[in-house]
Parts: sequence; structure tokens; C-alpha cells
Amino acid sequence: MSDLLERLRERGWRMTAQRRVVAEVLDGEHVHLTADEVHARATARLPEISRATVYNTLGEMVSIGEVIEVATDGRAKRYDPNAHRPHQHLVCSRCGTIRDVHPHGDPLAALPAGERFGFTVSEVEVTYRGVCPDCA
Amino acid sequence: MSDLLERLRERGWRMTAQRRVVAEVLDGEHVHLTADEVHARATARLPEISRATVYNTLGEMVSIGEVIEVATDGRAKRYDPNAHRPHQHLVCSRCGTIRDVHPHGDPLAALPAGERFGFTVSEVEVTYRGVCPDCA
DNA sequence: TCCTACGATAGACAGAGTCTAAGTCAAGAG
DNA sequence: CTCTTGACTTAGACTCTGTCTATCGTAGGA
Repeated sequence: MSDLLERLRERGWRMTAQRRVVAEVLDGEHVHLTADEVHARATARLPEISRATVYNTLGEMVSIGEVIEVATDGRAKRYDPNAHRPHQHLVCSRCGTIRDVHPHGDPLAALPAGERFGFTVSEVEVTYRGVCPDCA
Repeated sequence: MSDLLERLRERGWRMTAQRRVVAEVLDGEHVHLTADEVHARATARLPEISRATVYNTLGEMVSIGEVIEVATDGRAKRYDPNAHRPHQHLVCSRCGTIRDVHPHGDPLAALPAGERFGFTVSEVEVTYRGVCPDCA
């Protein structure tokens, strides 16, 4: 557990109680939390942690690539600590559950040059939608 | 043009000046606008139209399937009147501009049965990200 | 132990979207 | 054509998510 914390330390991060708590919350969850959910869980362990710090810390983790930001429905972003392996998401349209999935092939290759309109395309995000077994 | 307006009438919509203007704005644009951009353009033709009405009207169009809502990371949702033909989106990560693209192959086929976890997968949404020529 | 630059904090602010109560008007009935 | 009615519109307050700023605190090196 908490090799996320280990990797952050290796990157020269100053290790504060707040950052430790945020990393632990993310690492301990199997579902993808919103920033405010992370804040709520962090507050349980460290009552004086502020919302801004949670947002900052999450933002920093995202920018160094340790965590992925997932925008599922235009509501709050969710944070996915499982950044070390490329994966896509499978979302239940009823209950909103998100699962990580690993499709084969490179979806980027499916976009021909003639359809790129001069963009420098760097990434592709695939979201499968359906109904999970529990909701069916 | 404006068969969107025609289809709305056929669905028994009460035809008000506001709805007409919103439909015309959407129909006349080839880029995908945010709700507030739709409001700005609508205001140019009908100065007293309110923001709530634009949101309501867009929401209704989405719910009857005449318009697609595109949620890009954290930013404002954009509205895509091109709902009758399947397509995917190419988003500029700087300015948020969205273009429709048509990749080849069926992205649904890339998800093997063993990765579906019992879900009935019905649709897939692919978003390519990059930097557009103007922002480069 | 002491310093100081990096990190944390509270709370104001901003953007996107929703809700409500009250007023308006499209379109069917007479 | 006029009346009636309930669907539609409005202004603006409100909520939610996220950002910024000024100030305070502290991790970790000297």
C-alpha cells in the first residue's frame, strides 16, 4: 500500500501531514472520488485541512501524472489514482458506477490524418456506457 | 436549413419566439457552442431572452434527442445539433474548441467480452484531445 | 537550533448551472 | 375574433465546483 506516497517522496515532494492524508485517502479507495469527497475523507483524519489544499494537492498529483482526472458527466471531476497503467472507463448510466477497463488496440490510430484538422492530437479518452449487472 | 425547427414543431412543441431563436442559433453554427454562447447569440436577435430559458430549451432538446450535450473537462457543456449522424469529438485542450471527427472502425469492438464485467454496453464516446492550429 | 522558502489556511471570488415565484402569451375552444 | 388556460418566460437569488490571494505555519537544510 501507499507506494503513491513513496513515489511522491522520490519526486522531492515536501512531505506534509496534509499531502500524506490526501495520498492515503486516494490510495485507499477503489472508487473514483470527487475533490469534495476527498476533502470530506481527509477531514475525518485531519480536521483542519482546507479545501484549497485538497484542490492544490490533487492538481499537483494530476500534473505530475500520478493521478488521472476524470470528468464523467459535467458534474464534479473525479480522481483516479490508478494512473500507472493506461486504461479507459466503463460507466453505468443508471447508478454512475465507474470501472476501469482495458480495450485492445490503440484508439488514436483510428483517427486518420485527414480528420485531424491541423490539431496536434496527443491523447484519446474512451468512455463506454451501459448498464451494470446490478441495475439490469 | 432549420429542419430542427420543423422536427420540434412535429413533436407538439409550443412555438415561441425564444425557442425559435435558440433552434436557429444552434442550427446555424458549425462549431459547438456553450449555453452562454447560445444565450449571447440569441440575445442579439431577441434582446429580452433570459438565460434560464436558454438553459431550459437546450435541456429539452437534449432530452428528446435532437441535440447532444458534450461535457469536456470541468468547462462549460457544449451543445451539438448534429445528433442524427454518429461522430466523435476532437477537443482543443487550451481553448476548448470542439470539432466533429469520424474515425474509422467501431470503437465498441475494441472492448473484449472479458472486459465488460457483465455490463450491457450500449454506447461508446471517444474524445481526442490536442492543441488546435490557432493555439499552437 | 534557526531560517526561509515552500506549503497551508480562510475566505472572497468566479463560472456554470438550477430553482422559484410571478408574469406572459400560444393556440385551442367557443 | 375573443377568451381561457396552462405551458412558457423572466429576473435574480441560490448552489455547486473550483480558483485566487494575502497571510500564517513549518519541513528540512545549514
